[in-house]
Amino acid sequence: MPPARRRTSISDVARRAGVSVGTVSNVLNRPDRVTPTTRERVEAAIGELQFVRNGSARQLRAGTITTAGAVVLDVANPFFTDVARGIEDRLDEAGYTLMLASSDEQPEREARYLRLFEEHGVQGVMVVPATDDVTHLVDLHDRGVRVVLLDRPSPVEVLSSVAVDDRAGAAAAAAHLLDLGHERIAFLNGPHTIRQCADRSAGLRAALADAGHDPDEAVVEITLATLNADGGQTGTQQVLALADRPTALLCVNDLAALGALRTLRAADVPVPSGMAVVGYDDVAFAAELATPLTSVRQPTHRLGHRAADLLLADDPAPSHVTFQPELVVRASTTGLT
Amino acid sequence: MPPARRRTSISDVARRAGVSVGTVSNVLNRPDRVTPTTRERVEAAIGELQFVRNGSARQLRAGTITTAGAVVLDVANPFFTDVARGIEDRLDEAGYTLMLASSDEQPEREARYLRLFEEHGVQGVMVVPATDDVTHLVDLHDRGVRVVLLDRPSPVEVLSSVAVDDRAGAAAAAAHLLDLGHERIAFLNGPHTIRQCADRSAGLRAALADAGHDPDEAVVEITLATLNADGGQTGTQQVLALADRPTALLCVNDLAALGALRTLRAADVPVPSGMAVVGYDDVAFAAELATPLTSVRQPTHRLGHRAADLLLADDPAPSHVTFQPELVVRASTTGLT
DNA sequence: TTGAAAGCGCTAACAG
DNA sequence: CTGTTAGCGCTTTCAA
Repeated sequence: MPPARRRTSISDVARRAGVSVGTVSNVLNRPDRVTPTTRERVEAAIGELQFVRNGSARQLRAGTITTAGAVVLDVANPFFTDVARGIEDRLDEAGYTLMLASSDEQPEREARYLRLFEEHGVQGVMVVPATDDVTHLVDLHDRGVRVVLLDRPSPVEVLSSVAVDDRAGAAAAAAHLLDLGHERIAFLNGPHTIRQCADRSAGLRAALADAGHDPDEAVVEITLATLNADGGQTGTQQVLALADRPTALLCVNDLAALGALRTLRAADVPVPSGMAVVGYDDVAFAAELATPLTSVRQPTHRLGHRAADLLLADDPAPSHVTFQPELVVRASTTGLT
Repeated sequence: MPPARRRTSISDVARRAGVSVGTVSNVLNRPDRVTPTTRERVEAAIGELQFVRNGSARQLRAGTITTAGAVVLDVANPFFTDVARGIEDRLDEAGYTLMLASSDEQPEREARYLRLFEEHGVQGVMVVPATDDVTHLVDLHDRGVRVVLLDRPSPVEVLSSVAVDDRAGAAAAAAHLLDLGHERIAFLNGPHTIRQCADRSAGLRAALADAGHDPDEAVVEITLATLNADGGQTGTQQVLALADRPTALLCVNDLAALGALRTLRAADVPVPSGMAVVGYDDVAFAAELATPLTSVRQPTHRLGHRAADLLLADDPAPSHVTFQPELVVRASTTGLT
C-alpha cells in the first residue's frame, strides 16, 4: 500500500495556464464558452501536467454518476457473464458504465458490494439476490437507488425484476425425463434460500405430482455446497452412493452437470443408460461435451439487456418481466447423437 | 434516468441525534472515542434515517481508496474469470475490493475504464493490454497509480508484470504436434498487436525452425476477428477451405478450440485423424468435451493472486514474474481416450 | 469571456 | 468526550 499521492488538481492547471479554476472547469465541461486562445492554453497545461479529473470531487458536486452496478452469484459461471454482457451492451448505448461484482452466494459479500456501489452514488443496481430476504434491497430502493432483481421474480411489488420462469424450466425437464420412463430423479440443487433453486424444486415436484407420482418418493434432492463443477462432482458422488439409486440427474446449472458427467465417467456409469443427465442454462460448451448435454436454455443476453432497460427507464414505476425457458434435448438423456 | 436524489448526510444524522457532525464522524470511524450513551443515540439516528456514507466525499478527503481495478480482454472467457478470481482472493485478504471490466480487445474501451478507475482514485490497476503500445500505462504509472500488466511481460522496466511464457507454451504445442508427425499447422491466432498472440506465433515458428522446418511453409496463421467460439468457428471454416489443408490446428484459446471442434464435427472431419486440435488455457470444460482437448495449461489463479500481490506490495519497485505453462495432452491430438 | 466564491459531505486537527 | 472548523477538488452561480 503506497502512500497517498498528491494528484495534480484543477487549480494546478489554472495556475500553469494563468487562468482561474472556473475557466479550467469551463474548458472541461463547456468548451464553447471560452475563447479559443485561452482554451488552447488551458488544454496545453492539461497535457503538460497530465491532469486527470478527480471523479470523487466531481461526483460530490453532481450527486450521482452514469454508472450502474451488478452483483451476480458467480462471475466464473458463463450464464452470469452472458447476462452481464447483455447488461453492458444496453448500458453502453446510454453511455453508462457497469461495475460488476460477484457475491459467491454469500449475503455478506452481496451487502458489501451493494454498499460500495451505493456509497459511490451509482444510478442503480442489478442484483441476483443471494438470499430470499430482500428487505435490504427494498431499503436501498427507498433510499433512491434504482434496483432491478436479476434472474428471479420480485417477491415485492415495489422492486422491478427480470426473470425466467424457473418452475416451467424444471417442469419441462421433468416432463422430458418422465417421457423417457424415468421415475426416480436426483436433483442436484442449490439452497432454497436462493429463490431460483426453490422454484425449480417446486416445478420439478409439481410436474411429477401432475403425472401421478409422489414427489417425496420420486425426487431425491441434494443441496450443493457450491454451484459449480466441484459441487456437481461431490453431489454426484452422493447420488451414486444412494441405496436405491435414481436413474436420472437434474443439475442446477451446466457447471454442476459438467462435474456430474466427469464423476459418472470416472465411476464407469454410462450416460444416459446408467444415468440420464439434464443441465440448466445451456451454456456454450453444453453441446460439445463428450455426451452432449440436454439442458434448459435461458435467454441470457436478453435477460441482461432488459434489466438494464428497466434500470435506465424514465418511468420509475416498477415492472416485472418473465421470460420462458426452453428445453434443449441432446444425447445426455436420449443417447442419440 | 431518475432525477438526482438528496441523500441524507452526516449533518442530518447529527441534528437528529442532537450532536455535532464531528461526533457522528467519530462514531463512524473511531467508536471508542465516544461515550457509549451518545454513541447509541447516534447509531439510533443512523438507523432511523437509513444513513449511508457518501463515498465520494469520504474519498475526496482521503485521496484514495482500498479498491483496485482490473481490465481483462473478455469477461466471458473462463481463463480471465479464473484470473480475476485469483486477484479477488488476494485482494480480499487485504480488505480491498475489485472493480472488474472487460475491454473486448478494444483499446478505446480499455482507456475508458482505466480513466474511470483513475478518476475514482483506485490504488492500482491490473490490465491485460489490448494493444502493444503501453505508453498510456506508463503515464498512468507516472501519475502515481500502481500498474500491473496481466498475462504479458512488461516491455518496459518500470511497469510490473505477471505473465506466462507464451513462446514456451506455443513451442510445447508445436513439439508435441511434430512428434505426432504433423508438418503443417494452422494457427488460429489473435492480432499481433496483442503481445501474447505475437509471442505464441513466434514460439510456434521458432519450434518448427528448430526442428528443421521452414516456418513460412509449415505454418498457416489465421487472424481471428473475435477470440471466442464464434471466431474459432469462422477461422476453422477458412482452414477447411484451404487448398493444401494443414493436418493440425492450434487455437489461441479453448473457446476458439470449442468453435473449431464444433465446425470440424459439422464438416465430418474426424479429430484427430482428419485434423488434430490443440487449445490454449486448459479451462474446466476442456477435459470433458466430445473429444477431450489437448491444451496448454496456464496457472490462472496464481497469475491473478500474484498480480494482486504486486499491486499491494509495500515496495513500489517493479517486479516481473513469469510462470511456465504446461501442455496437457488429450485425445484431440492423440486419439487415445 | 473570465474571475471570485460558495458549497457538495466528509474527516481530522484543534479547542473547549 | 464533544464541538467547531478548515479544506479535499470540483462545478456553478453571480459579478465584473
